[in-house]
Amino acid sequence: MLAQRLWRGFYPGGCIEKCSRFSFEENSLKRYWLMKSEPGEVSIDDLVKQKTIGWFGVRNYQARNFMRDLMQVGDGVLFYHSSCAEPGIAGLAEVASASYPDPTQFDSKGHYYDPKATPEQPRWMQVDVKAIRKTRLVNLAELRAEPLLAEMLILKKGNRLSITPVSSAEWRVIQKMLG
DNA sequence: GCCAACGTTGGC
DNA sequence: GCCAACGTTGGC
Repeated sequence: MLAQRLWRGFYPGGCIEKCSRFSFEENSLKRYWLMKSEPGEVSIDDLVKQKTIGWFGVRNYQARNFMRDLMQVGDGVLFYHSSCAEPGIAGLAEVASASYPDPTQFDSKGHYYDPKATPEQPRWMQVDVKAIRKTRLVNLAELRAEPLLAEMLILKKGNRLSITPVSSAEWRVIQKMLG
């Protein structure tokens, strides 16, 4: 129920068909995600070097809820470079922990400080993300050119969500594109 | 830097 | 609960 509510909220006027991939029957299956990062802050090279990083800095409730409620250790992650010269999928990673409070919300000097958050009542959560490998860069033009990816949320007009679910079919298509 | 699209805030 | 104003995102 929770998963369906989240998913429906994601599509304005969304329908049950769009929800079905997150139905309870599939609750224990591996899921797939696209996670945006500005390479000026954390790039795929940084992730590969550090091996595992906490996905700090998410300040959007829907993206937080995906991490808090739906992500499971072992889920596949498309690491996406955003707000940069060459936006696109830059690597593969996987979810490596359950969610836990994002420490940057408590840092009053930091960019991600949230004065309304306390350690007793944290607002923002993160998961650990573990590098699998850097890939060639698959840019938006290439993604848009693939008809099988037409429904990808990252390609929808106006999409700004920094974490979006990826269907297993979309995941397979992209694996093939990556070679 | 532009600007469309979206999320959040806060007065009412 | 409405909705205008505002801030942010992110490709171009």
